[in-house]
Amino acid sequence: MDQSQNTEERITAAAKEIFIQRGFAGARMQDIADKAGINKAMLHYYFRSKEKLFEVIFDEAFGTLMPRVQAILSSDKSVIEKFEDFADQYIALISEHPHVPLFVVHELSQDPDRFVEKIRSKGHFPKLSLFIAQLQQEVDQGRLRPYNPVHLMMNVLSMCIFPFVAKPMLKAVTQMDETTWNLLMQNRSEEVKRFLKQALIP
Amino acid sequence: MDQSQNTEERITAAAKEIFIQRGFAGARMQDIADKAGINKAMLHYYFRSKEKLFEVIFDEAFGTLMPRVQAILSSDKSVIEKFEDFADQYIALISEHPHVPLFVVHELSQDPDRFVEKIRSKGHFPKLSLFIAQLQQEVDQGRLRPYNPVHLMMNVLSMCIFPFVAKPMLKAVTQMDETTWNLLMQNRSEEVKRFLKQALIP
DNA sequence: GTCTATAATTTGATAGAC
DNA sequence: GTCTATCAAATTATAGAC
Repeated sequence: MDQSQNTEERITAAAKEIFIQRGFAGARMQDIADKAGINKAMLHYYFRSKEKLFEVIFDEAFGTLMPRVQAILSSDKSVIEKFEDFADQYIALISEHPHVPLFVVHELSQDPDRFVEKIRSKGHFPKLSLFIAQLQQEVDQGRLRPYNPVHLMMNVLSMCIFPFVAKPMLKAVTQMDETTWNLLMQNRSEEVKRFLKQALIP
Repeated sequence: MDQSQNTEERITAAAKEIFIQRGFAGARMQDIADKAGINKAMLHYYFRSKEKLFEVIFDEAFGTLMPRVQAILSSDKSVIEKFEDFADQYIALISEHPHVPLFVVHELSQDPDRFVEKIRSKGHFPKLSLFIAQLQQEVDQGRLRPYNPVHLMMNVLSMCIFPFVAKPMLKAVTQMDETTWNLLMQNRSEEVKRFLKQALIP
C-alpha cells in the first residue's frame, strides 16, 4: 500500500478493497492490516472495531452515488435526457469501481432496516416524487410511451447496474476474457441509450 | 423446521435458508442446526464439513436455473418469443425464491474460476452460439432492430433478474412496503415484455 | 503512534456415551 | 443416528513496552 499516505488513509484504502471484495463477514482484519502495511493493533487504535471500520467504508461507497443521482433527477431536462445522463455518468463511475454495486446490494440485504435509517439520517433519500410526476406528465403529453413509472425506472437501473453486479457470472457464461469484457463495457452506455430511446419514444 | 422430513432433508432445507440469506462466510453452522431442530454434530455426521454442505446448496440453487434457460433457448421459436418465455418463466420461478439470484451472484464473485470449472463439469454451460446466430439472422431479415447481441441479452437478463437482486435497496429507496412490492412484481413480467417488444420490433 | 504478545471470543469439527 | 461435552483453530480485541 502507498507509503505516501498517512496511516488512517492507508487503513481506509485497504479496508475498502478488502470489504468490497469479501463483504463484511468474509473480510479479515489481518488482511486489511497486511494490505495497509501495518499491524492489527493499529486498526483498533484508529477505528475501535471491525464494525466501525466497515461503517466508514459502506457509507462512502453508498454515499458517493446518491448525490449524483439526485443531481441528475432534479435538473430541468426531459425524462429521456435524464435517463441518458444517468446511463452515461453511472456506467462511467462504476467502470472505475466495478465491485461497489454488488457490495452495496449484498450488505444491504443483510440488514435493510438499519440501512434505511442510515440513508435517511444522511439525507441521501432520493426525492423521486417530482421525477415520477414529470414522467407521468410527459406520458400524458404523448412524448413518452405509457409505462408504469416504477417499472420504467427499474428497467433503467437494471440495465446500468446489473452487468457489473453479475460480471463474474456473465463473463463465465459467455466465456469472455477480461479484454473482451472491457471493450464491451466501453460501449455499454451507448447501447443502453439506443435501446431506451427505441422503447420510450412513440 | 418440519418434523415430517427425515434428518438429511431437514438439514438441507435449513442450510438453504441460512446460506442463501447470509452467504457462505456469514452463515453459522449453529444457526443451521437450530433451524433444522438438531445439533451441530449431526451436520458433520451427514455432510462432513461446512464447505461440503455449502456445495450441495449452491449446486442446487444454480443447477435449477440453467436447464430451464437451455430449454428456452434451444426451442424453435422466434427471438422475441424466446425472450418472452424467459421473462415469464424466470420471473415466476424467482418470485418463489427471491434470494437465490443475489446468493449465486455473490458467492460466484468470490471464486469465479472454481465456479466455471463446476458448471462445465455439470454440463450446465448454456450453448449461446446458436441463439446468437439466430439473433443475427433475424436482424438481417429486418425482423429485429439491430443491436449488439451480447448487450441485448444483457438487457433482458438485467430487467428480469436485477429487481430481485436489489429488492432491499429498491424497496428502501421507493419506500414501498412488502404488499406493494409483491403487487408490483406480479406485473413485472408483462411490463418487461411490453418494453422489450417496443425496443425490438422495427 | 506503533509495535509485540496475549487475552477473549467465536466457530468449525470431533470424541465418546447412549 | 443422535446427543453432550470438548477440542482446536481462527479471529477480534486489548495490554503494555517503546
